[in-house]
Amino acid sequence: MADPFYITTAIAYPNGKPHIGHAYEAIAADVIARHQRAEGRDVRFQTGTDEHGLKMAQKARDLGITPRELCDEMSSHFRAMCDALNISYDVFQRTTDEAHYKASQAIWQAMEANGDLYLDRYEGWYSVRDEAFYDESELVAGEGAEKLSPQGTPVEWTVEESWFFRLSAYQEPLLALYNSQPDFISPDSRRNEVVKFVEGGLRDLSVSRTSFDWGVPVPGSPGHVMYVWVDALTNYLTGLGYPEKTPEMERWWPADIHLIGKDIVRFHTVYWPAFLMSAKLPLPKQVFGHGFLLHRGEKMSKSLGNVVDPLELAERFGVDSLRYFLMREVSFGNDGSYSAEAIVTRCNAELANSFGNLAQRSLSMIFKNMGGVLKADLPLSEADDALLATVAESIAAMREAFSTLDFSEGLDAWMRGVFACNAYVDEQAPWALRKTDPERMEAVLMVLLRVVRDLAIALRPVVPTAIDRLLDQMGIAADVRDFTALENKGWLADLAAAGFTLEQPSGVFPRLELPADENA
RNA sequence: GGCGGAGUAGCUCAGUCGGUUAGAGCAGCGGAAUCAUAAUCCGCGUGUCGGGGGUUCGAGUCCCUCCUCCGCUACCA
Repeated sequence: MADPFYITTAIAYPNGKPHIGHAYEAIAADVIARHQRAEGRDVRFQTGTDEHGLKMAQKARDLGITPRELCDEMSSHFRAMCDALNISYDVFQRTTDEAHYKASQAIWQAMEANGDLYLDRYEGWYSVRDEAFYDESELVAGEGAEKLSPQGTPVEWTVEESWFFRLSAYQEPLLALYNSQPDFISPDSRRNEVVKFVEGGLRDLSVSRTSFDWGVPVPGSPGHVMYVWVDALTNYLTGLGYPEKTPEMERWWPADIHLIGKDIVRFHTVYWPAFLMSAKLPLPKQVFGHGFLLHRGEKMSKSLGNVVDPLELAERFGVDSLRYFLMREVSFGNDGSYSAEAIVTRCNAELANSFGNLAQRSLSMIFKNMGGVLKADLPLSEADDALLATVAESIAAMREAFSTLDFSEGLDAWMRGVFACNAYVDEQAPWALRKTDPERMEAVLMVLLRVVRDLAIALRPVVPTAIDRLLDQMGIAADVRDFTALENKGWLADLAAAGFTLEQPSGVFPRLELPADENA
């Protein structure tokens, strides 16, 4: 049976509609999932929403509806976004599901059984807005004598009974983990930050709240709900059926990768492994903190008015274009910048002009000059062998880069293959051979058919819809579009023998227009 | 304040253990071709490799220092 591969995104806090950052993470995770499937792995892909906490409860109260009603509505926007962006998730996990309460309470009890939870009092300046306590020294002065959090939100002195997690006991085990598993935190820049943070010493963590009740109840402790991160992180287990010993738990836990934003690296690389160690569960293999997307180099914010609805972008430029752009333009792990011009420029140059046009001109010539009939046994020249080798190398380099999450580099390698094909077309000039050496022309066109098919299969995890439309036209069956199909050199002979003929091709990567109103 | 990262062609960036004339894509200019989505192909870069100093036969690549930007973290009061 195929090797299992479990990937998760962070679960989104749905107190607003999805923005481009959510879309970016979902798309990146989806590309990883599709790539691993193409490589033959048995993939489990989970995403979802994190619906507890005071902010959701307050918002619901303001709207005069129940928290549950608000969550149902808001969560649905995130699911709709995933569906619209062609995100191939297997599980959409909500933290308000009953099964999630059971899982969270189970991990709580496991930590308690391990002696890592104790009841104490928490006193300090609490910001409702930030859902965080601050030290006196962190506060800043507001109007008059008012005290404000470092974020400028109001704080009040709060005394709360709280459960604590003995995080301080996990400093050494965590450092040992980072040391023995260097890839646990990626990229390296994030790893260094976390290592330094943990080396600086860890304080026990307050893991329950009594000031509100919209959360998972702490077992056996009326009035307490779990700190949102205990609850949220556990979602990765819930979707597998924890605490039951389900076949899914057996097969997919521990996760291969938690894909998250760089802002929540600490929760995933300090708290989460500590919770898991305490609960005697295996640790995920990797946490990857991706960067943020900037709009024209500026941070997205409501006050700047540059918050972009990802579905609007997808609608304007196409889902595949958006997916390609994000994976190609941004060096994965770093922050990236996007704009309408950048999307149009990149997609037109590479998808439409270079690859789309290569496919179109190749298929079109086969249709017009060979009646769409395929031939497998034509002799190959040195130039043909060289091209086939170059394309094979470019695809191998792409797969290698994708396996280490270097998507922009991988797509760069893929483009080198595409460039070589266009240069080959011009050198061979099949339109000239048509008059001088028709048989050689046919050989050239069949070489082109081969390389277009291989390049298409390689790109499929990134732009699945367009590639499938292309492969449909080429007669490539739906079940031979993964990377093992690249090893099958007999596919053209089989297809020709089956009597498949090409119809008049139609392009699958149209050129994009830059909208006149420029604010996207 | 501490730790870490970054500063390379107009733009976005590659540059492995220091080694021949510092690279790619995009944009720009010139040419070829006309199968194709006005797409393609070929040719064209005297860049203070942030500033300064140092080590070395030789530094974008190592060391020191300064400037700018960013991330994590701490703190004064």
